[in-house]
Amino acid sequence: MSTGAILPELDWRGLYADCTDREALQKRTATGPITLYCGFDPTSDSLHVGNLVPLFTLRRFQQCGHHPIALAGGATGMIGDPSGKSDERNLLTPDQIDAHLASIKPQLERFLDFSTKTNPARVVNNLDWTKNMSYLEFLRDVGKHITVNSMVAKDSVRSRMEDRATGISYAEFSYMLLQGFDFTHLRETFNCELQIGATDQWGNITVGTELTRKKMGATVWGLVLPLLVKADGTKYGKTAEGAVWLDPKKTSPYRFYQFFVNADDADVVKLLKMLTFLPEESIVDLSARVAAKPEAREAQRVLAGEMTKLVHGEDAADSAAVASGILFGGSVADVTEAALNDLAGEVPTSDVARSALEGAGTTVIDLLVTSGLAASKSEARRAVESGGVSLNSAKVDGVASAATTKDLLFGKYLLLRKGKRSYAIVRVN
RNA sequence: GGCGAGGUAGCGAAGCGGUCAAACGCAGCAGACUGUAAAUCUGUCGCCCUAGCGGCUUCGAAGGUUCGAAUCCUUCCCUCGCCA
Repeated sequence: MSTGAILPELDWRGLYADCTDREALQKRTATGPITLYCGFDPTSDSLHVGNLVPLFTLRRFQQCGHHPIALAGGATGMIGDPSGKSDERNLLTPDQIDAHLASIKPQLERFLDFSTKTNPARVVNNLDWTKNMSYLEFLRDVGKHITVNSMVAKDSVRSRMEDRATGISYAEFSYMLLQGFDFTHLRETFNCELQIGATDQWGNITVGTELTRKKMGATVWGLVLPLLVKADGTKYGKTAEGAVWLDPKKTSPYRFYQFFVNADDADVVKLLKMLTFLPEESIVDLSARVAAKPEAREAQRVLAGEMTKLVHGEDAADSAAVASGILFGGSVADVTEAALNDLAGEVPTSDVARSALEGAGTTVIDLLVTSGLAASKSEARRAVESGGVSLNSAKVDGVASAATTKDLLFGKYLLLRKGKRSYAIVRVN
């Protein structure tokens, strides 16, 4: 795609929320590649689904020939962005931040192309240009150019100032200056002309464009993307267990896949547009299928497959799809041994000693706990009492029910189900 | 440093000497209805067990008063606001 095609591309995908000067940016991108950046603070040891929108947008820019920079916020992460946060946050220790950076960097790198000759991506860390700066230097070079009046007017600050019970610390208040300085620095160093981010970053981004204009007399732009929200307005990307992480150790590929398969009908087309790289025709086609035959969940399956492929690779996506097909496809009764072998490892799997199943066996209650389907025995008991648990697709009735070696499928597996969509495999060894 | 407000279950929020494992709302979990959807209705929602008008640990922390404390007293810690 041509460099000028990027904004229209963002438009139809629903990825355009606002821009500091849309017309000028359109003209600029049409004349050739620009360098742009987006920041990711190391607030956790992994990125999550919500981070994919801006990260993939960097990739979309790169696909159009532009130069993307993913900025890891080693410095900004030390302070904490107040945007969208109603409470002051605890500071992370430098050690934590280092550890987080180390695990986030490869995740950023996974989605960008560093080997292309024409417009390779970069990953930078803003700690590199801030750590040796003195406070006085910062106040003179950055602080002097931005009025407190404009800072106080930012939504992120104002809402916290209005909430007198919480307030905002001077450190978080200053966050926007740090981020603004990043933009100026990247303009100087890489001739970076655009910063992108989610809409909650608008205030921080405009500090950067303002500072760059004042300090350098240079025009740079800010462009914000919509937050990923569900049809009911709540944040997308969260489950009861918390965020959906990219790190397979925190969210297994199977769970990751399942998360997307469970997307609401009302959201799935929007998610396909915002998150996948499928062409417009494919998405229009899927959209029609959702309308005609929602129960087939075709769009959800495509979404889940695409996302899992992007994040965890083709093999993981295939395995997750196969596992889901077995569990949710037909009767679990005719699962083959080979299929179960594949399933073990995809679905949460736990091991028990064969001896535990001999004689009277082990109660289903205990198995629910060891398999992680229930957090405590009380919870497991409640699940059984409410009739929501099955063993090898037979409903478990009675809290005293136990599984014995007779229940083993292929002499090796037990398939536990709680509710409609939580499965676990127990394997004897 | 002074004055004031406050710290209750995942969150929000009642309770202000006994019947409090603690109202209510949200989130969660399960059931019904379904399509691994949404909405709705129902149940459940600290932990343990031999499941009972049972045991244990909770209402910022530690002591104390009392037959009995989330509730009263003391000290301490923390949060917020106002004033210096």
